Amino acid sequence: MSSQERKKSRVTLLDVARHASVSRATASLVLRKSPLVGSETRARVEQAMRDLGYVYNIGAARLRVERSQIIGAIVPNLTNPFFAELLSGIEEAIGATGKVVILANSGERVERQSMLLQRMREHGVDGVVLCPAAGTEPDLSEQLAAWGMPVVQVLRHISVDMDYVGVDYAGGMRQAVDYLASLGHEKIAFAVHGPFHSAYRERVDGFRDAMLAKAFDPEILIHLPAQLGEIADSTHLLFAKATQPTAVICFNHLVALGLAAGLHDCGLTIGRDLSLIGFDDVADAEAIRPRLTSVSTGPTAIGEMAARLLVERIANPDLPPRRVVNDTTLSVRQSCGRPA
Amino acid sequence: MSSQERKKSRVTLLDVARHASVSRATASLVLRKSPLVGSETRARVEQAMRDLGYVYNIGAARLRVERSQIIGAIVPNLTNPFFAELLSGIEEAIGATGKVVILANSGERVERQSMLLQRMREHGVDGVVLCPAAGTEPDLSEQLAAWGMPVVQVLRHISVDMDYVGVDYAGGMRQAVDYLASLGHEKIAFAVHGPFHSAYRERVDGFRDAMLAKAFDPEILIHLPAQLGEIADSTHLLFAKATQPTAVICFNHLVALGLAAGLHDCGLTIGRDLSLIGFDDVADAEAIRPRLTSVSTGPTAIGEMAARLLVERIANPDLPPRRVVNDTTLSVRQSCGRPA
DNA sequence: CTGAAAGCGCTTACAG
DNA sequence: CTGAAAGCGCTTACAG
Repeated sequence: MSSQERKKSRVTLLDVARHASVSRATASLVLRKSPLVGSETRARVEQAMRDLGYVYNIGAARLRVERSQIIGAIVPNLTNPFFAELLSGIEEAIGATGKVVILANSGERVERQSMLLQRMREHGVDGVVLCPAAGTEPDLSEQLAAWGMPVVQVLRHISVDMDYVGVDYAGGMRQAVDYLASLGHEKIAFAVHGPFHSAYRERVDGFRDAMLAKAFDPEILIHLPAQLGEIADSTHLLFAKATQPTAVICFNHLVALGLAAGLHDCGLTIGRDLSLIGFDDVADAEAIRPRLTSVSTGPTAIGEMAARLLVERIANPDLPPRRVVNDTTLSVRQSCGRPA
Repeated sequence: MSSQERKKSRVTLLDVARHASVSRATASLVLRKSPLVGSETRARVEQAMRDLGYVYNIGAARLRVERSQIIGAIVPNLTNPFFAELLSGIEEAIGATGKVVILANSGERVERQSMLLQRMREHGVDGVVLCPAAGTEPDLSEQLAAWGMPVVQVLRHISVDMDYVGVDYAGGMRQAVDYLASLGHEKIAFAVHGPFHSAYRERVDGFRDAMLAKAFDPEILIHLPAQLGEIADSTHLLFAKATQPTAVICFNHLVALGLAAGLHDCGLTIGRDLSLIGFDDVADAEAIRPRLTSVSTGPTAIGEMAARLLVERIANPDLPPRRVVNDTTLSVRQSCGRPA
């Protein structure tokens, strides 16, 4: 059947109403499960819908109602498994409310992110879950408010005027440092990478605070390449500082993966020659050997929570801004030992 | 500003037209970059749009035009990094055409998949890229055709009546088997897992054919758990058959990860005690040690290609069904040696 | 509980 | 090049 014929043959609510010998208004009420309609009438209308193969046209409804039942999700990097889990939580929770999510990848580029927000606005999304690209200016928040666009920031934040769902990165750093300290480590490095944003800052500050609280040197920061493929080959950077660390905390899952590989390449045994703690604890952390002791941040739950907050925000735009900061948990496995 | 005020204040094309002292039709033409409008008029209209803060309402346009500029993407498992890369290719290519993608996760459940397709239909998607859940009946294709819904199947196929973009799994198996044979292996196992679908069948058949072509025993199939976390602990299954394999081909990236970990746990050295070949070659394959020799399938490129085909299909619904089957490439790294 | 009517914001012939 | 008019498929008061 050609698209021409398809267009012609679309069955509308009016067709359904006629077939069931009711008015269009009544058919509309049945559609939206209003209690105003008698059960016998309702049954007749529902039968008519089936007979005619009626398809609800959300787009048309929305023109009237100003609700698209679409929400947007913008992440900085789709292929990072951490964001994939986040997204899966968002999709799950939004899907459960009958809504649908438009996905976009900002690629950590601010201009692309603006373009995507604009496009989503033209599509009339009811709101967006945004993990802001590094370098996003705080005044994006004002623009979004001027648009009347409900937004929840996730994992990274640029403004206190918008809802935020994130992680207690400082608490996670404390867990990692305290655990290593309990094993006798004092020279602990923090291996970071990637662009600068709030979560980066909070991890670094959290690391320093936790180290200072123990009266350890808080400045053993190692900067690694952003690309996973290049991290392993940069492992020597761990030992390029004046102080030789006996333990390393990893900025995230990618750093942990890369360093685990790189240490293997150097002939060093993790947990014996050097202790390693991961951060984020993505599902495939289970498959690294030795099993990686790691600070879990629960990306799926974060995504679900962000979606839930967005739905509330849409329903009630005048709520004051909220902050939900999840605790981390330390999963002790096998990658840490006493200092060599 | 309350949502009430927002609704009131929406500026429409008619407002723009008045502000620029032209008719609504002219403003519409400017919007869609028609050459019918003089450049001076165009400039005036564009200025009016800026002055008033006009936002194009795609939803309203679509009611007239029967094109939503939305396409759907349904994958069976969002958190599998293989599908994340696929999705990233789809999003990239669709985004480049100015369209937007609605994402959904079938969780490998056929009823959920039906529900998602129905929901997408109600949202008026112009078409969908579908990686069918295991167990999808071939007659889904007829239903979709009756709906007039353009679809391209990706990675897995259920019907020859719909476009398909996939991988030459049989060719990939041949590359793996031939390479192992060249090293002297004859007892080669194929470690599989997960639900049954076309890609599963093609891999298994491809393995058997490749083994038979070498006159090797084609029946060393090892069935592993679906969950990554359980694979490592099932590594002993590799040695539970009458014939002890000297090399193992992995069904996919998850199996490779799991077995690499499990072999480590058994104290076996990959490449010396047992050779291992991965399949799919997702980005973080780089971080496994020893570096994994792997058959690459290029999920991002597959996603881009599928998106491109869908766009063509939407533009030209009467095209005959097409099949695009990408070649694999063998990336030789360090996980294979001569038989012990 | 039901019907008739207006309107959401756009596009598309049709005249000029 | 421009204007007036109809219509896409729905929802929502407003009367009955």
